[in-house]
Amino acid sequence: MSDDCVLPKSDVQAEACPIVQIIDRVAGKWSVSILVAAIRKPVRYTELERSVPGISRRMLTLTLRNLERDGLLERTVYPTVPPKVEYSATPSARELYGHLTGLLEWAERHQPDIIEARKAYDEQALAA
Amino acid sequence: MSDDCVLPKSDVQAEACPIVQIIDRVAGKWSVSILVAAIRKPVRYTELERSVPGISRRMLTLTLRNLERDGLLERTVYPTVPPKVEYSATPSARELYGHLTGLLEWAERHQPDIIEARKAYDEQALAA
DNA sequence: CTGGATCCATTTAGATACTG
DNA sequence: CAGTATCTAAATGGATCCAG
Repeated sequence: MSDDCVLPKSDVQAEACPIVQIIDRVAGKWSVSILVAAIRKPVRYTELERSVPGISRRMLTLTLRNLERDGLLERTVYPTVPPKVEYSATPSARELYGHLTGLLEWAERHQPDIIEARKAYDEQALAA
Repeated sequence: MSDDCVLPKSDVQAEACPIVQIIDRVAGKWSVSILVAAIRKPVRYTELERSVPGISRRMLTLTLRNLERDGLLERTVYPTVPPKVEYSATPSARELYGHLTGLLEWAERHQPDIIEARKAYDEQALAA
């Protein structure tokens, strides 16, 4: 999605780009939900399908692969019949989650501001 | 992009959804760059076009409107000829930025892990 | 059970011409 | 200068079928 941070064309981008990369890593409809589920306890594929209602098989697999590729999830295959695969959160993912709850704290503190800002903005847009 | 957090269909989603909403607020290629620029000092429209190389007028305007709607940017119009419009970061945006740099700290600490994880993942995928 | 592969609808974003 | 409107290209996501 985002270009690499090499050869930033402005100092603003040089500062913003690494942040954008992290955001992108957990952006999208599904990543955080899967992360949350896997942090609670190791989860199986089908279990995730139920925990994250509305996700398609395709998106579940894609999201799992991306999270695994970034070292946020660990995939363990049990060579049984039928196959059993478990996804568990890595220590790295748990730390990241800590920062995300920090963001959540910000959101809760500013929720009134945001709601008011949106209301003001939408009303003013309506008037025009 | 994301549905509202009303009537979560699972407890995992109930926990994840508010986080997803915040992430989405600053996700995408451009939001963070614009935020960074506006935090340094109030910036004008054309100035942003230069500070954020590659952005189109359309995306610049759309992103500005979204950030303004969420109360992260304040838009000030000076009724001069030619017109002058300045965008400045709100206190709320500055606090949010603090949390984002927290994420950045995480990224820097785990960058080696991530690079290694990706390398391992890609090599193993290649072997298959 | 755990996916991979394919096809198609939807969404999103870039280019650019036009305006007060 | 600071946008808006329109058209088009590209990415994204869902549905479905197939396989170890």
